[in-house]
Amino acid sequence: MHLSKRGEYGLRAMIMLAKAPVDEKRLTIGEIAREENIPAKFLEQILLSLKNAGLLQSKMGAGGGYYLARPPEQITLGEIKRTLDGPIAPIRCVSQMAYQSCGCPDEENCGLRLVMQDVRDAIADILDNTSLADVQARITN
Amino acid sequence: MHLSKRGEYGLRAMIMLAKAPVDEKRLTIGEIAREENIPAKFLEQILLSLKNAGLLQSKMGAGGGYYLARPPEQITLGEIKRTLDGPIAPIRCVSQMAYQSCGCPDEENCGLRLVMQDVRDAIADILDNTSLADVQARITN
DNA sequence: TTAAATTCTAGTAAAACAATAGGGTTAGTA
DNA sequence: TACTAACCCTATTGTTTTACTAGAATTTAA
Repeated sequence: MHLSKRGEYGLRAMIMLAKAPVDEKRLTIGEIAREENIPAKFLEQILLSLKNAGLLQSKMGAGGGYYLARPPEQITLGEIKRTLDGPIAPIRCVSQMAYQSCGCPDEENCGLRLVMQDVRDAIADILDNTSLADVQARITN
Repeated sequence: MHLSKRGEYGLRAMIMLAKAPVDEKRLTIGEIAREENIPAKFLEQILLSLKNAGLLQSKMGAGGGYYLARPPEQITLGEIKRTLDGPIAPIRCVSQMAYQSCGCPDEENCGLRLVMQDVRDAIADILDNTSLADVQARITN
C-alpha cells in the first residue's frame, strides 16, 4: 500500500476541498496547487481522474473550479486512493478489485496469501471507513 | 505496502525453509527455485540479501545450502519484508525506519499523516507479530 | 472579445523493478 | 589432485512505472 505522489496530491486536494467553507466551496486548480505546493499541471490530471471517477464535479470557464460530488461524509479515502493508485491489496491474489492467481499449487492453503489477506483487510478497513469528514474531525478536535 | 516479486520470492523461500524437516533443513538455491518456480539467479541475490541481514546462514561448497539463522518462531515476516522491500510505511513521514518530512506546514495536525500513521501501524502490527512458525501453524491446522 | 478556467492527449526523463550474466571462492569426493 | 556442486558478488540490461511537462482545444463570465 505505497502512497504515490499522485495519490498523496489527490488526497490532499480532496481534504482541502472538504474543508473549504460552503460559500466558496469551488476551488481552482491554481488555488489548490499553490496552497498545497503541488505542480499545477500534474494536479490537473489528478483532479480530472477524480472527476471521471465521480468523486468531483467541476464548472468550466472563468469563475469555475472543482467541488466535491458528494458531502464529505460520503467520500472515503479508500475510493480516492483506489482511483489514483489502483488496488489496495499488497499482492494481486488477495485483491478484491483486481484478483489474479499467483500460481501457487493450492491457494487456499498458501500461508503467504493468508497473511497478505489480513494485511489487505486491515488497510481496507481503515481507508474504507475513513471519510473526508472523519479526517477533518481528527484535526479540528 | 506493495509486495514486490523480490519480497514475495524471499518470503516464499523463508517459509519453505521453515517447513523443511530438521534433518534436511539445508536447502540449495536450486531446490527452492524449482519448488517455488522462482528464477534461480534472482533467488540467489535475494537469499544473499537475507543472509547479509542475518536472517539466513549458509554452507558453501558441494552439499552446501541455506538454513534459517534462528528458529522459525524468532523470525518475523516484518523483518523479511523490510530487508527486501524497504520500509513498510505507505509514506515517508510516518516511517519508523526512514522518516522524512513531507513538507507540510504542521505535521502534527496533518489529517493525511494521521490516517497514514494508522495504516502503517496496522500493517506493522500484523507483519511484526507473525513469525514463520505462525505461518506454518495457519496452514497445517 | 478577452481572459480565466477546465478538458484531453501526448511526450519525456528518471527511477524502480525483475531479471540475466558471468567470473570468483569454497568444499566435498573420486 | 581434479572435478564438480554449491554459494559469493557485482555489473548490466530490458521493461515498466512514476512524476511530471507541453500544448492545443473548449467553455464561460464579464
